[in-house]
Amino acid sequence: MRSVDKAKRTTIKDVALRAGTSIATVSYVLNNSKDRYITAQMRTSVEEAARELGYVKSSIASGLKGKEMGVIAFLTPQFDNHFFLEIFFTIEKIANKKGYVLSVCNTLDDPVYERTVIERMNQLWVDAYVIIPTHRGTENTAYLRTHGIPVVSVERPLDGITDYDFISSDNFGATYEMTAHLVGKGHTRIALAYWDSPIVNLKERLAGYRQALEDGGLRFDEGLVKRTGELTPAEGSRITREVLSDSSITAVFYAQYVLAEGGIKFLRKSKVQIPERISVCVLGGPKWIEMSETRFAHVLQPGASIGQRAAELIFEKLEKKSTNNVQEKIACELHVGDSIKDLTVI
Amino acid sequence: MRSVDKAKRTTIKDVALRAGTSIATVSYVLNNSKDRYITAQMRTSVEEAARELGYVKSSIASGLKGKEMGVIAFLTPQFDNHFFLEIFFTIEKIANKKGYVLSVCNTLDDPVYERTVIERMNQLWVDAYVIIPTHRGTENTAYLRTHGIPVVSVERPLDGITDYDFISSDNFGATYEMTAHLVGKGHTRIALAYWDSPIVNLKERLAGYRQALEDGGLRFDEGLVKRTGELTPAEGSRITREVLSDSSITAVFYAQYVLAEGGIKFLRKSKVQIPERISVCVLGGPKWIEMSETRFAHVLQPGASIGQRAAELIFEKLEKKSTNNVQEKIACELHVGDSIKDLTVI
DNA sequence: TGTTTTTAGGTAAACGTTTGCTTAATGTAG
DNA sequence: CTACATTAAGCAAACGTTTACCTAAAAACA
Repeated sequence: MRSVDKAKRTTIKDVALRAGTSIATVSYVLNNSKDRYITAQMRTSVEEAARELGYVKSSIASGLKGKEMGVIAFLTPQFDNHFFLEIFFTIEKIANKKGYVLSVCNTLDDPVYERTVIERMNQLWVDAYVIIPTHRGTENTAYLRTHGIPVVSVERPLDGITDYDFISSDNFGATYEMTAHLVGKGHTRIALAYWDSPIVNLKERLAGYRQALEDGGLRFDEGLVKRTGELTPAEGSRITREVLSDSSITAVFYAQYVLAEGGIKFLRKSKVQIPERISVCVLGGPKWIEMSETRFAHVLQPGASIGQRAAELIFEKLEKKSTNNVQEKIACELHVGDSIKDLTVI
Repeated sequence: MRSVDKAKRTTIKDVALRAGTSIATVSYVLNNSKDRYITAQMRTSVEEAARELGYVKSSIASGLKGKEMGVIAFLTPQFDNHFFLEIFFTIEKIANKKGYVLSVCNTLDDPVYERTVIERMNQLWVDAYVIIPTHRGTENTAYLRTHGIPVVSVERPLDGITDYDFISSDNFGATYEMTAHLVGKGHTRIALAYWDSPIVNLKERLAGYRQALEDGGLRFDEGLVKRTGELTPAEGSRITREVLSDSSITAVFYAQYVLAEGGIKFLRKSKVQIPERISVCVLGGPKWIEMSETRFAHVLQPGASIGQRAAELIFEKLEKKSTNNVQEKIACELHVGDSIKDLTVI
């Protein structure tokens, strides 16, 4: 009932008063600056005063004076994407050691919302950005880049520009290797469940698939590319139904694990035998793949390595060690499993 | 090569200069304050100047003046916990509509780290906190609470105090109902895979299990409670091995889905038939449960409702509509599945 | 002893906002 | 024509830091 009125925060001024000195001295002590001679006595008396009063430094005041806020924004389009989460975990671990907090924000894969999130973070003078951008990432990060605020883009590039760091998995290699594996097992009619998104480097997944087919002496057939504009399990399910209706198709390769989610659920409900009736493989390795009875063939994306590299790049920029921009690719890992039928035996 | 020097941010002063007015006027215009008469002409000329210069208001400066930062911190001990994520999503959606960003931080379920995260967020003058605390949550949030900063604790209580809002799922009910269901199916020797954590309300899971047994006319047997201090799949696996070694046990109830993760993997590797050899059920409903071939019996936690309620409480406090504190529980949802053998037939 | 150097710490001006207090020009009523 | 609202905008003091610039002892040097 009793309305406790907001206890005022203790400031450097209060500390100075109690330690019987000036705010300048307090500031120097608390930052243990070496630009200033401080007697041991003064030092302890300030430190004591600060402790006794429960002093908490205001980052926003010191940020205003030009100091860093100690915050890195991590913008992800999908919060529950295990691959993106792994990237995040790795960066966070490194950032923490350096005394930064990571503030994670959801962009919902919506360019308009992404813009407002970036605007808000920018108003907060966040020190740096790690971003998995939408296809409008370039314009949405324009302010940041022209103002020299470090931006590292992971897994998805910023279209048409180069004044930023980019570090991603090898999307081409991922589909190439899995497709080549399928071809090696004698599959000739391989469907690709494909998110037809405006994100440029995702098109490399299609290219990898195509190249592997052609290198394997097969003709690329557009009819086998099952496109969807929406990255949802429901679409994965729809595509799978379509694939099953063509009995010449012996394998389906889900180029997004979210599509596989719906697809595999559909296969189970329809009591379709994997891999007897159809072989299945997936790009990505969410928990359910690892938990599944069927050991699904899949391509693991190098989340930890990407995170590691992204963190390095961010801190190079923050610590002004380098001003060069890099664009790097890291290979994926093929896991064969037992969801692919070997059509070459007998 | 050319080192672009950090473009200075445009300030209200620059805008004032260009619009040929004072900073006060600019501030009033940009906040479209009603405490001030502004000619339409002045208004448009200020707005134009701001647009042309690409002005971005500094939240940290206005925060310093006592305005809100527009940021709510969401502290979670486990980033990849789908239940916590669902709570987060719901709160975020509501917060966004009100113009707040949610800044998510990982506490890693480590009280020491939790403390530093809270300290850092506090330095940033974040407006409010939604927290899934560690068992040291009470002391770690002490500063926030004594300073009247809104704190809503979700799913786990702050021990020993009441000056905060608490909203959680019904842990007692969750285990009670599932256990009662097992008892109803004729199971008498039911193992409980149990995270023996210092978090007080998790003990209600044990209590619910016990009560259901006793209400079903069974004796509670401490030997059937398989405790672990670590919440890891590996421990779930170990427990499961132990459970299998006692052939009198007909069912295992994983009171944490993380334990089930290891346990079910172990059962699969050991080719144990579910539910023929052993019945299995789980508290929680991660994606892999929904993706599984076996339709596991599980108890769904009401993430969306909890998030909804938590958001309401936070905004009540932020908008100073209420100063009362509440502690509420929301029921879970039983899903029966087909992983429990009916021992009552024949 | 007088001069320079070192040591110690205070003053005050920023940083970019918000807002109370002014002033000054109109408009309006008596 | 005076008096008083009303309308319109500028001035300057905060908010809590950081830091350049002082001042004044004490120590070192000549």
